[in-house]
Amino acid sequence: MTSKDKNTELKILKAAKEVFIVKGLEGSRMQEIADTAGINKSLLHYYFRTKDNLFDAVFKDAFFSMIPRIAKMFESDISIFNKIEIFVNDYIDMIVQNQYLPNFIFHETNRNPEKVVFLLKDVGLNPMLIIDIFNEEIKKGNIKPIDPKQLIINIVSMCVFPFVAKPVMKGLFFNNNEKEFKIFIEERKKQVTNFIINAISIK
Amino acid sequence: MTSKDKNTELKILKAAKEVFIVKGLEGSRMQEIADTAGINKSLLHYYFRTKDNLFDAVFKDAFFSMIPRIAKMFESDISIFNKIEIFVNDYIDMIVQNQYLPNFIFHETNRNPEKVVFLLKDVGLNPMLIIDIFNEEIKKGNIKPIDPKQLIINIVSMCVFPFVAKPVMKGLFFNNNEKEFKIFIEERKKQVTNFIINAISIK
DNA sequence: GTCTATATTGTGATAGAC
DNA sequence: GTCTATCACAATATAGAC
Repeated sequence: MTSKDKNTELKILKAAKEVFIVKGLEGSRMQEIADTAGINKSLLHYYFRTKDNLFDAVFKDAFFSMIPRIAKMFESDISIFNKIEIFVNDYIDMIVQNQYLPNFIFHETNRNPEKVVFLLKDVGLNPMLIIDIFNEEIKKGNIKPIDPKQLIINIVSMCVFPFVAKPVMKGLFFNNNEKEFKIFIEERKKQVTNFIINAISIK
Repeated sequence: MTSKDKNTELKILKAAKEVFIVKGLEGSRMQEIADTAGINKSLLHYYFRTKDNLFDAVFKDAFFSMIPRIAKMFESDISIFNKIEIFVNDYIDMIVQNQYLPNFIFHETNRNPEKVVFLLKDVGLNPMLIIDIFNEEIKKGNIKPIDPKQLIINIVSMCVFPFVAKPVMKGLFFNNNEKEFKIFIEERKKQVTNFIINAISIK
């Protein structure tokens, strides 16, 4: 029985992630992944048998690095406004480190929506927990009455969307200047936090 | 000199749009486009020579149906709050009619950012016009001081993002129920409008 | 476990008859 | 202008030597 080399497997996964995340499933070539990993093309098949298998491994990992994080960030014991501030800062920071992640996930989930259902069953992610947190705050009169789902989507939208629309935004607002875009994003953390707080706090 | 049949050309463009918009450039097959148009595969090449040409025609059309609309909607002569309300309603309605449009545009612009620069030069779209409108309102003291670019992104984010993230949202919040998602979006028009107004209006 | 060589299928594109 | 037949190559996948 031949056992697989964990080190090689990780090299492959790392390379596959690099390529898939930028070019997507159908835009990626096994050859390019092999080159990126510095190994032979047929080794990919030895370790993962098919392109789809390799892709699934990468996708699952990417999906879980982005989605459950939302829930985790609201689990601390500080005020709701602080929670929002920390979430906005951390989530934007995370995406800055993984610029292609949002587009990758959304493109692939749209191409293959069934996969999401399957993946979500795997992870112990219950959005009800966050929803309850917001409902509690509303009941206590700390924030305005609002559908928590709508509020959560608002928060996440404003953090993630600029990266999804980055090329269009850069062209429209920043003369395609990467540096200006970066400054905008850095400034955005404060702006979004304040925007949300203004929208939900009781005067 | 053989002249091309306008009717066939439109049939092809319509079919190409259907396929490309859902599957993207690299996920689409010329065969499927031909089948959808009810014609032969080689006719596609007769009319557009290459897949890339056909794609460019479709993409340009899609891009211009989504992006300049943002500017147009702020050109009326009503109050800024009414402008925002109308924009949110109309833009969400437009996307409901073209569910795959946002993902298509963002996926392809990320795959090929240079194309955006080129396209934006073609269209007489000056975001400065909208920015000035907001600056004017701030000066008049009608809304809180805020970077207009950040505000515009906030508004567009909240309208568009739910469709980009639709499969994930449906799985997380709505048990994959399409009807519940639709209700959520319908309700969202009011919610987003109010959210924005609360955030920027002066108390 | 890793490589070279090769099989196999898919897909964009062209030639040529009508 | 539209079709059938075919080319040429790209890309996934497998066989087999080491």
